[in-house]
Amino acid sequence: MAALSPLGRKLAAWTSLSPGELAALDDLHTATRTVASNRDLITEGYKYDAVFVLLDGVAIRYRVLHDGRRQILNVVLPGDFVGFPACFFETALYSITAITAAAVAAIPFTRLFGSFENTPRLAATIFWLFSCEAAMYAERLINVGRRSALERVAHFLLELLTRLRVIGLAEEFSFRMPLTQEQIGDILGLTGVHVSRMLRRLRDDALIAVEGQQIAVRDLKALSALADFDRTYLTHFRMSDALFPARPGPRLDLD
Amino acid sequence: MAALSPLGRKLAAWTSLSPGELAALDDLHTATRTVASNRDLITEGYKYDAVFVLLDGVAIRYRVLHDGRRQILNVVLPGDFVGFPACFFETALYSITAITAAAVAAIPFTRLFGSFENTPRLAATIFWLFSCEAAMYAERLINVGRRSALERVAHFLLELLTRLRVIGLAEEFSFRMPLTQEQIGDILGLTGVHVSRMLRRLRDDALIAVEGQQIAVRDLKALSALADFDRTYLTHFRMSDALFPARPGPRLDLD
DNA sequence: CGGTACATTGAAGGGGCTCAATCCACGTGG
DNA sequence: CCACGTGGATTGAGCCCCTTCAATGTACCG
Repeated sequence: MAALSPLGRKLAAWTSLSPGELAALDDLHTATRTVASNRDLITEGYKYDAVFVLLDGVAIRYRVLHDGRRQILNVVLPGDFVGFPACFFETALYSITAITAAAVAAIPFTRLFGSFENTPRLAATIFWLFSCEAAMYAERLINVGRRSALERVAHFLLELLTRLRVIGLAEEFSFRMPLTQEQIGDILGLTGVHVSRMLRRLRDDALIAVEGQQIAVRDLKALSALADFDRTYLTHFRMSDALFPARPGPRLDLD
Repeated sequence: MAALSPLGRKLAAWTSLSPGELAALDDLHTATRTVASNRDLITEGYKYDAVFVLLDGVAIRYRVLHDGRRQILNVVLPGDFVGFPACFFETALYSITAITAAAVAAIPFTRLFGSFENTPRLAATIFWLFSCEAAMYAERLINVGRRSALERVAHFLLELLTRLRVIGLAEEFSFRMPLTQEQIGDILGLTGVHVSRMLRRLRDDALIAVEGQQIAVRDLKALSALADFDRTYLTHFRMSDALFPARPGPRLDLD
């Protein structure tokens, strides 16, 4: 068995797929492609007949308004899908740009849907993966809509730490921040200037430590409390086993 | 052929499914259930083995933070899925509450994934429908993260008008607002008080007219320009025909 | 050495919030 | 019929969080 891909590691952490099933998922890839930093993986307005899985690097999905304001919708990490939901429409709804050198693997739609006939558990898994993407949007919406700037930054740091740890790209309490402060601002609906101030405050309060791009969480408990972080990313993203029709599932109960 | 369900109307507007395929999708429903106003359709923390389709009424998906702040993630209209992404996790991530009397139809996971074996076009369609849900989150995130209060309210009114028209529940320029101003605030990351002020301003500027719950758009062009609305909901949600492997699709091109 | 990109910090202004009073529509029971 | 309560909408006054504008510092790189 080869070493697990980032996607495989993610699935191993949050699902009960067998090693064979994990391998089947990695088999969906056809060609892989490398992309330089600052190049588009998906370009708004174009048409696609595949989704992609990010194997390596970091990308951002974003939209710019007519006057230049930018909202970053999501940070794409290794193991995440590139092109959901953008690729499913007549023309892609958003651009996705690599912010480091990156590598992606293509999964053509034909192959994706074809695989469902043989392996329904795979279909369920892909649905769940897409649910995760949608749930991350929802979490971000809560963050931006109803939290203060300090809470947003704290929450974002914890989200990134958690996601990077799952795919083996972070230590227990520290990670390398792949984004500039202005990009963090565009994620959180803030200005880069204010992100700087909030990071400063988190440092002054000894909740985090910053050394260059390296960020270390110094007081996980206090930071989680500040960000109201407990309920979301840590335990609740596990895939429901009700998605697997193979097992004798509980009956549907209506009223 | 029976009259189309709200879901059927939505699909007819944005996809190229045949009448037979539309009927097959409606066939996925098993039991239907009616729910009184202010009752949960999905309760956070519980486990489910089905998704639901809203047949009638209006519901909201939301999360409350520990101190009572609430963010409404989405407004669920007839034809929308209830339970994506909440139901795909070990325990539901969000609550979904009916804000009017409502009716839902259940689609058990077993039935959903089972249908993929026979009809791959159905699988593609469901993927696309979920993409729409995710895209609406993304649009809302842009709205909340990077637009002023006035722009947010304008955008939301146009979004609602568009969505209601697709399912035949709005006139060309007017509709009945199913939400209170405080609920609108919880969607847009504002206070109800401020929503009132912004509606007042839109009225003073003759962009909209309000009579009780009835809202009429008086100057579509100006309102769309204010909200930067053109590119999103109107044309771009069409399903890509690349999702249909039946047709001889274009080849995947990787450099 | 100069140029670029990013981070940091200060001062001032404004957009949205908080608190509060008032109004209105509606339902309920005396 | 009116008194009363309730939920929602409206409007005002004051404040604070975040933005804007700007200057400075710093690392990196041609």
